[in-house]
Amino acid sequence: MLFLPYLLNQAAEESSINFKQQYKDRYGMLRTEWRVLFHLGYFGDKTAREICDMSKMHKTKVSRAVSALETRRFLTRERQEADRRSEILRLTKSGQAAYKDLSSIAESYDQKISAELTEQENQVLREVLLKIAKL
Amino acid sequence: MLFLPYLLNQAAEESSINFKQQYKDRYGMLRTEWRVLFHLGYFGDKTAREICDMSKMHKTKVSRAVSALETRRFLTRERQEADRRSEILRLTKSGQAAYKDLSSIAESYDQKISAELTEQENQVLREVLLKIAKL
DNA sequence: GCTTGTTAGTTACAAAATCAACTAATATTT
DNA sequence: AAATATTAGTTGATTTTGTAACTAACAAGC
Repeated sequence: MLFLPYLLNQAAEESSINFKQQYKDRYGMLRTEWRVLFHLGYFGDKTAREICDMSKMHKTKVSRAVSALETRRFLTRERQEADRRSEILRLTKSGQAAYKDLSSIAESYDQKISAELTEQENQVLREVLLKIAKL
Repeated sequence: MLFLPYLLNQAAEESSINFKQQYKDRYGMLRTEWRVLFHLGYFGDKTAREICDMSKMHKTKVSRAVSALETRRFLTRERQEADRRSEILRLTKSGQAAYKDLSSIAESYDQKISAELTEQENQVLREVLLKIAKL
């Protein structure tokens, strides 16, 4: 009996290990920082809270990643007048450039994996992972 | 475009978050320790090196997890005469008991996830994850 | 309006992971 | 067989994460 969380974890690790080197070497980013950058690049402007909810990352991780990205001028914060506790996070030009650069690399890794699977396997896999992630 | 490593990671995180509480509360174990215990329980006696290769964990993580498990008398080490650098790790009775206890809990979590998927989805998912993990 | 409670986000401190340097045993080269 | 390289595993220093306590803004109850 090989448990699903075990298999998921092994597959997740294996599939991301090479990519890690990319954001680390090219931009000196941590995984948390790449994930925040990705969320903003992919889903558009968001508050830290929203990123927490979507990514399931802890708020302290997000807070630190946001600070790091801000320091490197990859994003800006804009206090909301409606609720002055939260701030909208927005990628700068260079943040967007980094996102595009990295996501195109990610995509090619992704395609390398997808190429090993059948059409049906690809489709089922993505559906099921989404389902599990939302459980 | 939602990348596979991203989806895998979200699903892995979501599926293991509840179980973490179990090995932590019941045995005061870390994730690394549970993983080593699991490997020995499931695959039988192994050296630290073999566990590193199979689990893709870093050797310092494994080394420290093994020490912790040894201290708690969950495993013993046996120097190999053939190659006196490495030692075979073997679960003790209480190590085996902990493995059985935890893996039965893991199994029930697992079944809860599986119940949300169709027969076909379950089968494809496991096959594909194995394929990706070994790529 | 003033407690009381909740939420967004940060910070300090403790726990754990990573990295580099190390020992000891074995393998390889010359 | 002596010198060099490699491998298994450990240890210490640094970095990153997790936990808990905090500030500041808002919301609800009274």
